[in-house]
Amino acid sequence: MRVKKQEKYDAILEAAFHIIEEKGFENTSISDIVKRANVAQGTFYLYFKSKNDLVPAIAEELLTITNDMLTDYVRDSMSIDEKLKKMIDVTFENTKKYKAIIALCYSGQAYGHSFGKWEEMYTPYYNWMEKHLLQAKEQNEIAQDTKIEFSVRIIINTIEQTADRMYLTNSITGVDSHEDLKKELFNFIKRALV
Amino acid sequence: MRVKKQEKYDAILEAAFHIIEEKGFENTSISDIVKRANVAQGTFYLYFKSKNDLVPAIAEELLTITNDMLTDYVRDSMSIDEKLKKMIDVTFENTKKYKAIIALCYSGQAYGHSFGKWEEMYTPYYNWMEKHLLQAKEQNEIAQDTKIEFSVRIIINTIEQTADRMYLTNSITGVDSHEDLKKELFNFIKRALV
Amino acid sequence: MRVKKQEKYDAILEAAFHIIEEKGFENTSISDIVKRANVAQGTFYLYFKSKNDLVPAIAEELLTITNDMLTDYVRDSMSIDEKLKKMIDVTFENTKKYKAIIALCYSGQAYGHSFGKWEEMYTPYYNWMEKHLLQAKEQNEIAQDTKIEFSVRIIINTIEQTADRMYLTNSITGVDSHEDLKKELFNFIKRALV
Amino acid sequence: MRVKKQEKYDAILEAAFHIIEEKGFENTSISDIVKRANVAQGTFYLYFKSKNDLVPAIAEELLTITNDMLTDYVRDSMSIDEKLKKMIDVTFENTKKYKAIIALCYSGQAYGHSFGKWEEMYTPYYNWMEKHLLQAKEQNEIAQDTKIEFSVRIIINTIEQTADRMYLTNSITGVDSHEDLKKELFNFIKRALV
DNA sequence: TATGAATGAGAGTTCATTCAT
DNA sequence: CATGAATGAACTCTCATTCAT
Repeated sequence: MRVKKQEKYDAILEAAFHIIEEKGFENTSISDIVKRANVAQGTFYLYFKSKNDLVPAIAEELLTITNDMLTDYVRDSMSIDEKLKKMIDVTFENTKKYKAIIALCYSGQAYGHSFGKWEEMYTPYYNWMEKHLLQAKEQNEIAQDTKIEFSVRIIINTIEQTADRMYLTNSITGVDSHEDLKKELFNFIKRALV
Repeated sequence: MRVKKQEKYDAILEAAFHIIEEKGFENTSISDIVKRANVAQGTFYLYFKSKNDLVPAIAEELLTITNDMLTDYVRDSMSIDEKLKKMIDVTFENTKKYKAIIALCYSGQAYGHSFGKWEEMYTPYYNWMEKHLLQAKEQNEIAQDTKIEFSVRIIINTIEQTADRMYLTNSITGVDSHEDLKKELFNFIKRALV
Repeated sequence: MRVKKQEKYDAILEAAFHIIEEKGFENTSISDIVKRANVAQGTFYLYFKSKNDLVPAIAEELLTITNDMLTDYVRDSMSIDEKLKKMIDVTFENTKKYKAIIALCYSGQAYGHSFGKWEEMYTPYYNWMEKHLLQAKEQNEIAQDTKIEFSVRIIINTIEQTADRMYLTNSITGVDSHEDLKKELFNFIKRALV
Repeated sequence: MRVKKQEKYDAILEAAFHIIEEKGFENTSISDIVKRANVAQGTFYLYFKSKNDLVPAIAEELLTITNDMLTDYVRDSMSIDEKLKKMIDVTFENTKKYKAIIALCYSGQAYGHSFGKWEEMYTPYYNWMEKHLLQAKEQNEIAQDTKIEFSVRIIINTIEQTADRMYLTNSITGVDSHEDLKKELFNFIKRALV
């Protein structure tokens, strides 16, 4: 029984996630979602209070995916340089894949206007990176006066935004390839840290 | 006759800009817009092919506003530090004021999926900043190996994204005030440049 | 232009009136109404803010019909007895014909909970009868201590309710026919007045 | 087992009665009812064939309440005047309390279109009053030519309708208070009887 | 007997777009 | 050029009812 219940919820969330990714939130109808999830129209409302109620669940899903990937890619034993590069890789990869979802999460629709939730959701990500920056500081890989708590946020923002803009504009003039852009982004951040 | 045409066009664009800013794109109806613009429902379609056709025009409007402000705030005679600080001020101010418009511009609705337009629109902004970075390089205010063309983009992205996130999350934990955050952002960018 | 506008409004109101009469308010859909009125779904909302917005218009329609009939049936030159009998006839006839409409008007849906409107709507009816009762008083047809303003309301209520109940229950046991019931009702009221 | 069955039935009926009283029949969902009755959704359909099947049961409940109150208030030893006044009191009190239920009972939804049931349900009420009117006739409190069977119906109707209209319109112009209206109503009926 | 998750038809309403004037 | 009444498809959401357990 418990399993079946989760099944429907998961099916709906999965369907919503992918259709929204394809068509954007506003252009996705509940009808689209339930068709893909193979459940009845009304079933949607057993699991979500409204269409908007999807957004937090989807945002959480995206962060889970990101965290899983970071855990997979980044090892404690790596140097801070390697770690930063992996972070950039993961962020670019996900931004490319989930452009529309990210737009939705940032649209404000996510949590009405109580954005505490947003900060809360990002907390594990911030903590994860804080840990690695602290480790880098101890090992003298970065400047001792680096304000960790703050840098964490700026760095994550910078990477996300650069990736965002890149996939939005498709190409940034004068930069030959995505790989070059990622390299330059790494240098930029690195310089700000040492 | 030419003037009258422009009048209606301007009225519609102005109305659209402000209502979308207030209510978001999807929650703004043509009916809302024409009411504010004091024109008939059908008149809208004399100037715009469709509702989506508004988006590029609105995006351009936003950039015009931004450019005007930068021109007002930033003087050639300033140091690069002062210039960066002014840029941060203007970006933060506009991001706060035009949150919804910015969200719309980044939503991908802007140009279907031909984002060349986006890059084109940003060009004057990029050029404007490129000029000032070059000047700073000549005067040895920043590192001689700075890749100007590229830095321009990263810096603009970083400022915009930080502002965006700040107004989205309302407060970034551990940072006392907006002014502190702006100072730290400045330091971050500065370190990456010298 | 003016005429056409009225045409659609009238068509919708007429359709609503008759379908609601047949099926009741809650079982009548906007779709039913516009189909009968031969207009598009959206056209309904050009003339009525919502489904509930129909109710006052329909209530007014019913009173107009009633007033027209009373004016047709009742002459000033008649005796109060004849007038009362005609009133009973008209009320019974309309109650039979417009059962569901009457139920709707009394349901409270009519004006949310500001029933001032209801009293206001009945005013012409009350006034009409007041005139005739006053005339009857002057001509000594009814008791001189009759409290006109109040009697008007009780009499109208009593007639309406008796008609209502009769058509609701279809037959009142022990009374042979509608005509007998109407005669008895007349006697009851007459006795209360003289 | 029998008891348990009754328990659930009673719980559902009680819940339905009170929620319908609060929100009206159409705005009351089975889901609302079962939640208040603390039974499962499906259980409702073990005791009632459909939502409409509730109506006769609820109507009966209302009459039971009314009869109980009349039995409580009215003593055989009272004069017909006192009895009438008590009847008016009880009717006004219940009409105020159970406005929505009464509206439902009169809506025709009660028994589709076989209203025999309605007459049947009122029978005990009619009988109860008949008994008292007969007693009054014997004691020469009212006119000897009063047609009891018929008067019973008109009187009950008149009281109910006046109460109904009063609570619907909230105030009847020119009548200072509910107590005054009740007094006038009593006089009206009394005059028709003697 | 009792459950409650699942159903799906259908409700009211909105709105981008058209077109006769 | 300008109008605005008219359109009708599409939307989100509700809810009486069913049925496997």
